Amino acid sequence: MPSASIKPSPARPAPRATIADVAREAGVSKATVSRFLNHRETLLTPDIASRVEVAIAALAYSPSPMAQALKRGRSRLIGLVVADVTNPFSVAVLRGAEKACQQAGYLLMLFNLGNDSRRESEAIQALAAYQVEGFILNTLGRDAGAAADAARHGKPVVLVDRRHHDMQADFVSLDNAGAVRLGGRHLVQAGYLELMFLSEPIKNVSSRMEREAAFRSFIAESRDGMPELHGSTFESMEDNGEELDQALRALRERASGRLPAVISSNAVVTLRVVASLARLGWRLGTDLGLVGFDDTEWSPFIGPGLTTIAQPTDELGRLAAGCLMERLKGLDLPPRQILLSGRLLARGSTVAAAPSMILPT
Amino acid sequence: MPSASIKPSPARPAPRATIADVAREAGVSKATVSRFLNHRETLLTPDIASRVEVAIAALAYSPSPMAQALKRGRSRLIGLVVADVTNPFSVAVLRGAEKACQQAGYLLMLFNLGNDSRRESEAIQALAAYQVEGFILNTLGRDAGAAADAARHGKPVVLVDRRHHDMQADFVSLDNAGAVRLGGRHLVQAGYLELMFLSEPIKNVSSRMEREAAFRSFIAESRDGMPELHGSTFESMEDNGEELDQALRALRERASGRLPAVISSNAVVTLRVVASLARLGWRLGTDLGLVGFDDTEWSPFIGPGLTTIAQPTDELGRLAAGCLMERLKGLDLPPRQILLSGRLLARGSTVAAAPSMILPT
DNA sequence: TTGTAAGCGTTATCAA
DNA sequence: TTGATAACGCTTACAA
Repeated sequence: MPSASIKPSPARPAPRATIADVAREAGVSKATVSRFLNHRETLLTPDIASRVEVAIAALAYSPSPMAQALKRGRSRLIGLVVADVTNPFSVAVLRGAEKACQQAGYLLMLFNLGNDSRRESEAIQALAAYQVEGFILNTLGRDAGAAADAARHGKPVVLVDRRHHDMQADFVSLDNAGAVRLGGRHLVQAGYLELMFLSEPIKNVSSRMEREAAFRSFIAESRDGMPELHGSTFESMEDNGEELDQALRALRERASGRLPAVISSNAVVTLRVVASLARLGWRLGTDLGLVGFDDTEWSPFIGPGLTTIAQPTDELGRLAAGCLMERLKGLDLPPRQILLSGRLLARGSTVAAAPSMILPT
Repeated sequence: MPSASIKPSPARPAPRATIADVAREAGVSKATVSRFLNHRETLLTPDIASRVEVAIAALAYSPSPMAQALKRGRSRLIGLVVADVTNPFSVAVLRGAEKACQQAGYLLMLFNLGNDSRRESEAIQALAAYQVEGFILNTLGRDAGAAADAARHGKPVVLVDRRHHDMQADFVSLDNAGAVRLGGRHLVQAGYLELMFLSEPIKNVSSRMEREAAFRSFIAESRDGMPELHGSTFESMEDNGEELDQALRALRERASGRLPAVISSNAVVTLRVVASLARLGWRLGTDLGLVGFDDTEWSPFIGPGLTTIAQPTDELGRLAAGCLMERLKGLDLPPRQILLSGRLLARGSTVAAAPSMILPT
């Protein structure tokens, strides 16, 4: 029996069909195929057009974005740099941006800094090398040059949540001042008068600075009609629960009778506060009020439920991508700022008295 | 005064330097520059070499990955398709994979399906078009053809967490059977004897099937020496809390005196159980034991703390990327399976009696 | 309306 | 050892 007569198809990785293959199959030139694809306005003879169409279908041809990028300098790629994919906020924004990009026929290239801001330049370099057409940056911008670099290459940049100080670019973010006021007013109305704003180390991160400043203003303004209101701030480091415990104890002492509460600047910090309360044996709401930035799917289930300030993350992502698309279409305006409002979700962590303690009318 | 004599540098987006620029600058040919870059083994005259080196530095030249991809068909890109970026498990795996890829000089292109499994083909197509060299897939694989497609193009594929039924590819995952046993034994030891396995709709998703099957086996085996042990399973849909409430009530009735507990198949389901308990007014641990797959940063703070089975997510991602790299280097072995063990983190949700109820010795 | 040919930035194959 | 030169797959003047 002749052993090698019929070789079972050796699973040769059939290479992708090229435009030349299509041209040959349809009996036309490459240019014609290209025109069929890119310049539908050019009238092609119906006969030719249909031959090309058939050939394309037959070979399951789709143009190579790489070759296209090389030729026309446009890659249909958007670079997204995120300080930390672990942050639910970033992921949510990513989702929004991704949707918008895909709808516009762009693909996202993700670069995660893993909270190592020194790698920002590297990320932008790498992405730029792949000819991404624009950047969405949710990073510290510590390395001032990095993003500016991108802009210098003539690529549009949109900043999300975090402003880069010396950078002229579109900026999409939560209305931090408004959001802080939302939280502050809610606490005051709920009867908390000894307030503390708790943030990760400010370190020039714009959103942290804005929130802290807004908190100070809120206190200053509110004290006019309410002198018993008092505010303080604290920067919480990772790995230092004791310091936080201490700060909370001090807060409660300062309160001396009045109700103490904390506004935490993001979900990570919120969790630290919760951990601290567990150590201290305090009850949420009763012993300490808490409203935290960023609503998460677990917020309702911590203790009596965490009161949060939800950010319109999906919308932020969409808008960031939208801005970029507009710039790519040539929009030439000075940098814009788009600020979206937060939404307060009131839950048990800002209810000072247990329901049973409220007197019936 | 001559107005236009000195035009302030018009911020012309200086185009990236090309290999031709470098060649000209160094007074050599493009080929020489290319060799300098790619074939360090070829001896170049020290003089030439240094001239090239200087020119490269002067122009801040770096090769265009696009052009390289076009020429050599390799893009230094890995395609990562995720069923749902919102899932913390997926993100954690992503991080691990990303690290490994970057170390190996690859960049990740992320495609998120947003839980729409019909888009899997689309994703793989798009990524393949960008000449990604391999795929890491954490998807349903419902669309059987999709991944197979990729393989047919000759690109290596690694599956994470979810097997695609008719797909021959490397597979990296938690040791589901072992993990279920871990959880089951823990519950039994803690005194829970009426067990229920709670999963999202199984729908042929391999990890769900495996975990459920493992649960059944565990019960079957354990009943030999412990006939009072009892097990059941339930598939929980989104948006149907009532059904879940009902199932839990039924579970507790069945228990009739023995302690009831639930093993939930992932963090989402765990949260549903927690929500249900809140509605029912039950206490975690005491009224219902709970151990959930996937440890999260919030797990310790739900009620008395959630007992969880932690997956080595980072390691999973790293290994997936590692497998891919090996395949890219030409490793030609039959598909491998890599199973990693889970770790049980015991917390309050599997402590049946409140500490105060434990009698002093 | 269609085809020819040049070129995008690389790498690889030849000669020199 | 180095330098022309021809691809890679595509788009786009320009010519027919």
